[in-house]
Amino acid sequence: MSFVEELTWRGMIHDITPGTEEQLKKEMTTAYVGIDPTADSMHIGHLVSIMMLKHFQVAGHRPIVLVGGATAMIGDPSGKSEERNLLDEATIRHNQEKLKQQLAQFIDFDSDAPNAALMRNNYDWMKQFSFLEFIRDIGKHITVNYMMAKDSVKKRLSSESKQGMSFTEFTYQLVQGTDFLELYQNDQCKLQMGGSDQWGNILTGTELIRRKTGGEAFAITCPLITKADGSKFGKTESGNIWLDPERTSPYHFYQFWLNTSDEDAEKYIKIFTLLDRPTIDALVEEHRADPGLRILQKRLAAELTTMVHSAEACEMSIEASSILFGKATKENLAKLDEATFLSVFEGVPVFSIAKEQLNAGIPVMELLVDLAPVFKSKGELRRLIQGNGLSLNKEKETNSEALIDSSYLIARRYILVQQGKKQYYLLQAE
RNA sequence: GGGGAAAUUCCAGAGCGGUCAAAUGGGGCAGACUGUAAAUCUGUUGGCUAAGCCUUCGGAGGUUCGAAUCCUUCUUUCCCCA
Repeated sequence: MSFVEELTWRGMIHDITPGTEEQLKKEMTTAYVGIDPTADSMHIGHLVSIMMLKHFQVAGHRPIVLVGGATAMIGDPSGKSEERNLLDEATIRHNQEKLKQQLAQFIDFDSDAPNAALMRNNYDWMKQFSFLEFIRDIGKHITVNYMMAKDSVKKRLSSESKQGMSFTEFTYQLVQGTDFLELYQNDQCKLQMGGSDQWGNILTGTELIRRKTGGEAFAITCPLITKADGSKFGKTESGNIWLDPERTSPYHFYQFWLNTSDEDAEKYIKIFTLLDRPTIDALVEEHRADPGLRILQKRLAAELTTMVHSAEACEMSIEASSILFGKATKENLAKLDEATFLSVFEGVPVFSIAKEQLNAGIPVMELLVDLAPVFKSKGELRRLIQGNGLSLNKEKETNSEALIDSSYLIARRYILVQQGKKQYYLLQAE
């Protein structure tokens, strides 16, 4: 199966320039995807791009990851994003290294294979570009009429738009086009991939390449990942789902995917895993037969946790999930030794309390608000208890006057605090 | 530069000088039902030493027994005309 065919059945192609498939069949081709180094970790919003590059490399082509050190300073108008902060070069370099480490889990950068991946940073060429050079060598080739015709620009210029568009933002597509041109000339990169919101910007690049060098370049975009309920993909109340285990624990990462809706799961498993078509078809069928078992979600979560973190982390997350959501009781919890207990609750917020204070017994209110700030106010906690939403060590606590003493401690050190069904906190007695 | 409108709680958006911790919707949290889902239903959504008290309606003053509501002024935003 060719690269394009592969992406097509997975539902990962939104737009593709004519002739792209022929080019890919003709020779080993180089393609790039841009990533902003705005943080030192990627989040799951980056996964689609990563998977595209992965498939691309598997198909025998050469991927380039372009770190947008320069463009990150400008701000892409395509997503009506706000003005961005300027990052200093040291931060960008640091982030770039971290990103590369993460990417190396998916893509081969280091082997001797001819299609080993490359990493580039557009800051390297943009920083020495003078304004004069830019308008002479780049700006000359693209008309303002052409740039204004882009959807992203039109939207901002229309009367409905509340915000004007700065010249800097307007220039963004040219800067991105310059990247493409640069990679085309220096790395023989003929294809740019990205999200569908990048389509206009990418085409400016192919246009620039055509006018300046007479060469031909191509574009593939993938659909923006959406959720069936319309909310934004990849964000939870607590923020982004990161790939860095320090930022999002493997347990939470696993839980995120496990909570995917049925409809989305069918879509996601094709996009985010490398499972082949027969396997996925079989899984989908099995899942539809009995959706309650959540075959797809479980497989999706397991595949991704293993790929992004590790098989061990995945197993740990599954075990933790089964304990936290299964029929675990206080007795089950009490049986766990400290090491297991801690591994199950890895990633759960921990609050330290003094052991002496527990010996005498202490009111729940005081314990969970003053001593350990699990809840913001006593009113909030009182309401939770009245609504039957607080559990200690897997047992409902319905008395807001209850005294907590050291008999509550599991493994002599911990108390498991549970808000509702899904939110856990751990008190650790020192 | 001239004229007009507005600023309310997480967001949107009501709010006759007392009965306003402030309608309603959204969002959040929790409960029921379930599959750790979706939909639906219910409760809750400023703080506290809690039938009471305290701090909130852009900022600062003022009028009044009493102000989110009236006045002055400042700040900010939007609209129309130049």
